Amino acid sequence: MADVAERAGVSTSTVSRTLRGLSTVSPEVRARVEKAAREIDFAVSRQAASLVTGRTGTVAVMVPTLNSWFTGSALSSLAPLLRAAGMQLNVYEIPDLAERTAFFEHLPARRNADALLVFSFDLTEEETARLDDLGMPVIYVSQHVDGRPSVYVDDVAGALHGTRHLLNLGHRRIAFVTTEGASGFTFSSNERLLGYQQALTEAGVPPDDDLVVSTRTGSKRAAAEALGTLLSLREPPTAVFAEQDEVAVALVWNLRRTQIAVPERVSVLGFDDQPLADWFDLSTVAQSPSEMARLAGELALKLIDDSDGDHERHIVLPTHVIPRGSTAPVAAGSTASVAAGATASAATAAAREDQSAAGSASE
Amino acid sequence: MADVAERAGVSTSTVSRTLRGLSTVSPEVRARVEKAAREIDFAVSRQAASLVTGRTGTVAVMVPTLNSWFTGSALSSLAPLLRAAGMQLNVYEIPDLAERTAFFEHLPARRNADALLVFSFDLTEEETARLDDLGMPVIYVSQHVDGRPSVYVDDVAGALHGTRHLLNLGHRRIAFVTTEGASGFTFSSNERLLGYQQALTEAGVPPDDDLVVSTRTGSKRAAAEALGTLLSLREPPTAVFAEQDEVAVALVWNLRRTQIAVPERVSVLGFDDQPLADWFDLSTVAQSPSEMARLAGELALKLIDDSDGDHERHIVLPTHVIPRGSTAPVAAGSTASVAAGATASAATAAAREDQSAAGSASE
DNA sequence: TCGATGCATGAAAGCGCTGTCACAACGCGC
DNA sequence: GCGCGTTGTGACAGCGCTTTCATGCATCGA
Repeated sequence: MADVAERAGVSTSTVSRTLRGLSTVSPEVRARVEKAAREIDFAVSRQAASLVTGRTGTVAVMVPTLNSWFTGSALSSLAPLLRAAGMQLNVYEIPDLAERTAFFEHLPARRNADALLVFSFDLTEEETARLDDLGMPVIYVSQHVDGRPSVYVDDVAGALHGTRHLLNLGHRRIAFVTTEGASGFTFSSNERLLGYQQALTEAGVPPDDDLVVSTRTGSKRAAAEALGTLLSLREPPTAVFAEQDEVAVALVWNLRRTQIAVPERVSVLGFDDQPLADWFDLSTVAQSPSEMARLAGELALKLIDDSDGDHERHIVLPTHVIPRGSTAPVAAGSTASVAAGATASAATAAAREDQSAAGSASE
Repeated sequence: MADVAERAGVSTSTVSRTLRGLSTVSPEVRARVEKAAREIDFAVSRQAASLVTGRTGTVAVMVPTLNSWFTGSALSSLAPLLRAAGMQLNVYEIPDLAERTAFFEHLPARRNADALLVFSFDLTEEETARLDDLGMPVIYVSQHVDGRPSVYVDDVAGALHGTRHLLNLGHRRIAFVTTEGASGFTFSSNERLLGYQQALTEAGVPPDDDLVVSTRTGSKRAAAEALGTLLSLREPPTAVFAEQDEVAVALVWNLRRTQIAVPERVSVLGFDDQPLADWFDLSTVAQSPSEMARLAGELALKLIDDSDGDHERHIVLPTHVIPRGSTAPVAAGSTASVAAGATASAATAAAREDQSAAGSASE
């Protein structure tokens, strides 16, 4: 910087002022400084600047994995936002418990970022408390944390509407497939199950624990097992609602393989609306990680500028039922009970209505 | 840090030495300092440290998009590596030309990272030259840049082996579908086309420009158009080799929809081996972005420590043909020419051989 | 017993900026 | 013509560390 100052025949103070765009620099001096800076290809060191300003010009994000549709589209919408604000993006991938412990042990983000976005982890009270002491705004994304800024999707409502859609199609035996071991998504998982149960309750369909099964994500085999459990029930389901698209697609894949027609014999509904859903013509409940990340990013920028300001700190996003080809009215002669079959034709009309209303199916 | 020093009754020098793990600190003092640091939850500021050491403890990566299978799995393997080395990961997403111009204009990575990994861009000479002046190691990933450290896959060989596999199955009319507009992948694209042509040449199959068509990625519609072009040729292909899995899957999707049996009537081969390929039972030429990123990351760490050292600066990774259900021996009565049909049965045996050899099909 | 040696520690300079304060120059009103 | 506010600029302290150099002390061989 001293070099630039010398070249331009001014002090380093003036160089600093010029390069930060402060208005108290006369046009001619500004021009001279900018020219000098360009000539020697000078760029201010963020490190040095942040040492005195206390601001790092960096936003840190903590994600369970970088290799997922969810994280990918979230970061992809966050990045341009931060770039436009002149902020860097620092990524901490915390795939497992060991890494997480290490992270909270060392809190590497401390003093190295101006804000932290925490993506879908199920943090303990203690961990959340540690983050509170970090001395920077912490925004929780895709999860609701009491009293802290969070941006998340209304999972309960999503599952509620999804299940309603199936009910409106005449289904009464509706299974729900949860996913275990997907680190960092337990929160959504519980909420979605809740929504499913609520919908059944409001429709007067008695809950049946046998219809709620669990599987692992990313495994066709595990999906086959879950499916096997359901198909060997005394009264097998006519519809299956999977907590995640990936599982739903695995179910469709296994069903097709077994010649069990989807949706004629079994309807399958997913949750997420990731690209795979479109490829498999899967009906699903859509959420938008990119929208979520955008809002979280904007909130972060606001809180950095003015952390006590009057900002909306709880942003709840809607979900949308997207009917595609994997859900259909329950078949008359299906494995569903006679009573359910009787309501099926009536439900078909309702189903049509449900579909057109689906676009606004959210809170 | 002064607080820690006071608490431990030592100087800041000693605190610094202790916290950096230097050996010249007596065990008892070390214990005292560590205790004090823990008590007040102290962590050194990278900013301040880097100001004097000149090292930022950060590796920057420049990616065309964060929302892709390729980048996701690459970063996902890079992250733990850097974490283990105590390095931060800084991401610059440069989705379009405007951002790229801005990036090279300001070179924000300058002085803010110890190394830069450039993922699959097609940089101009001028841009590469600017990166040379960055004052840090720059590693090119998934692309070959003369004279600079690069880690990439042998695209020519990959496409060569892929095409050979189809030839060995008896196919003679083999189409090649390129992808346009996929910013940052032109390099691979050209190489793959080259491998395809080489295989045809070595097999004595005359090249036919009509068999090379172009499409956009991520669009079923665009794939349908490309397919339409091929299917309305005088002599339509019996096999289609797509430069990317995503396009290959779109082709399979459209073919199935039109009741054209895959692989009975048309074989389809992809390139990448992304998860989608498995879902669609797509035969493909596999590459491993995670392996590539791992090696690039290791190289980066080496070059940071010792940039003049004797390191292998050009790492070429092999590809592997993965035969799945979308490729099969050419059918006797297929639309292929009679001559091709005659060689088909003989080729079937060769095909089997080809498949078992596929695992090592690489340079 | 004494100087030489090695080791643990402290004092202090300085990394590259920003921000405060002081100051000079200038215009303006009375 | 003088004081006053305004505007543009420079000097300098200091952000939180690392690192060099100096120092004190214990150890050791002669």
